Amino acid sequence: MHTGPLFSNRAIIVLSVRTLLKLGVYFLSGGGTGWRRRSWVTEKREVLDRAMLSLSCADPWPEGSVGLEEEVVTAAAQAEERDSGSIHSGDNISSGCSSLVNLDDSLTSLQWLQEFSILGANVPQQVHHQPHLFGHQPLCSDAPASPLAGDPASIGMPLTPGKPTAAAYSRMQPLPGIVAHGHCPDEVDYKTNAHIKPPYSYATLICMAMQASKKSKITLSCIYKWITDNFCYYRHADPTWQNSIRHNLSLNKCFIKVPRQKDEPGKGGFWKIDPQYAERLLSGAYKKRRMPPVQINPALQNRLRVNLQPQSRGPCNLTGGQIGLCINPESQRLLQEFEEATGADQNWDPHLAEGTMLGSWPVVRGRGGLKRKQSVGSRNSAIKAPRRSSSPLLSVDEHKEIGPLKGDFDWDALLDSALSGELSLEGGEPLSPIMKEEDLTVRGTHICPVEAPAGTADIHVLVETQRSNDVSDFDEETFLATAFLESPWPEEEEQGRNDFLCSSTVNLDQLFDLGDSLSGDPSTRIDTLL
DNA sequence: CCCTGTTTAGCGTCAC
DNA sequence: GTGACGCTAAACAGGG
Repeated sequence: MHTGPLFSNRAIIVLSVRTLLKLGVYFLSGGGTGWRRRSWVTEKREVLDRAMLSLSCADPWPEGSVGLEEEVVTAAAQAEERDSGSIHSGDNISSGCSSLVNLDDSLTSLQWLQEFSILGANVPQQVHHQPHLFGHQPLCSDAPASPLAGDPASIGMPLTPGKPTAAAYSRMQPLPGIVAHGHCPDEVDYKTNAHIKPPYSYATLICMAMQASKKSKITLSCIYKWITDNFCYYRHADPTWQNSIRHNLSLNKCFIKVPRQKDEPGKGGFWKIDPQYAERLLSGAYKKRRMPPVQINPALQNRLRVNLQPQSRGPCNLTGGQIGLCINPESQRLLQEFEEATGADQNWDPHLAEGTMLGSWPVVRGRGGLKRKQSVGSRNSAIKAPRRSSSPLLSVDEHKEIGPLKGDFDWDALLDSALSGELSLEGGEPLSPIMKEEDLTVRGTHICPVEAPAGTADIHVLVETQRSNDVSDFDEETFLATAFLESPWPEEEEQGRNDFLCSSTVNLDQLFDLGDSLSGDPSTRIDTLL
């Protein structure tokens, strides 16, 4: 038995999430039905919510702010993924699922040319039918042909106007039940997610920017602008990605430099897609390899590290980096006993998870450069002030040029223009995405707070499926997290549980007892929940 | 000085 | 194992 603090606070919360999910499975395996499990898991949501609230800390990140909640879910998702084999499919889990995300290899290819869409500010504008190029049909037969996985109409969720979504369909089969609801199988909201690096190659990003431009040619700064506007990751990332963009433009035969005319003001030349390679691009010949599970923005990571410095050291024995959430020894004991009994943390190391959350960027990234030049690592790129999209990247004329850029594509025009060497796009709202809501996509989980019915504090979780055959296990487990966070908390029971985690001490006895208490009359509970 | 553009180098991943 | 591809990093030069 351990004595004293077993895990960091965040690890406790992650472990708790994980444990709760496991408990949900055990309830189910004990004869419960899908909805029963869901109802129980759903009700655990508030426990987590309150735990997260107790961990609240100042969030200095103005755009796409990073909260501990995200961190928790990030690590939880990773932990769940590592241990995904313990959950088996069999439930009809679709009823409560708003959307599932399939982030498979298709997303990493140039298939974005067929599938990519960024929701503009005007949501109804997205609803109209968009023809698919090359006769490809969306996997969701009853979903709009437009690749609008983020379309609120298709996923059944409210979407704040202006909330962009980069979505791609997957080649993999969608989960049963999801399609039946007309939900697209996947959604990755890279536009508001500063945590996960988009799985698009730089060449793809450049192409996207070019396609999104009205012009047949585009400046480098416009490419930067489009990328930062449409991929939140790059807004906060070390600006070295721009070097890669330039490198790609110069090296990739697909891109042709168009020198600026002498009478044209501005700096630098223009770039366009070589028609000779346009078809190859469109056919998806260029792929980006699979991304690491989670690429945490180092800049965000650094800020998180700062934010999570101990703020107070009360009666709890907090170690460095921990914040004011205390787990009483009894709860720790119970937690560990539970984990030991269930074997739930066979492959899960809270410290590892914590490291993943905060300190593993170089490890996760695993690029050669870091190994090659350790001294370069001391550059501490995370410390560099990230370039903001609002920075004066663009000259006046370039601002005018970037104005008509948008993220919604006319695919017919795209095909015609790309193959003919002309890029065009019909007009639309300007590129100036405003992040109005916190959003997060972690491998397997996309979280975007949405407006919830009165009396609820709802967090909308979209679940991304894994790409291969293990999808069912992962989906099951991830959906569990989805349901856990998704359903509203019954108001009539709100009162009685206010004391669970509103203080800085988490009593896991109560937490577990809650699960037992919920094994009662489920029929009444499901009515309340649904 | 900063941005742009080119080039080189090394490494990782993946398909074959 | 090998090659293709992609990414990162860096050096360097030229222009505004």
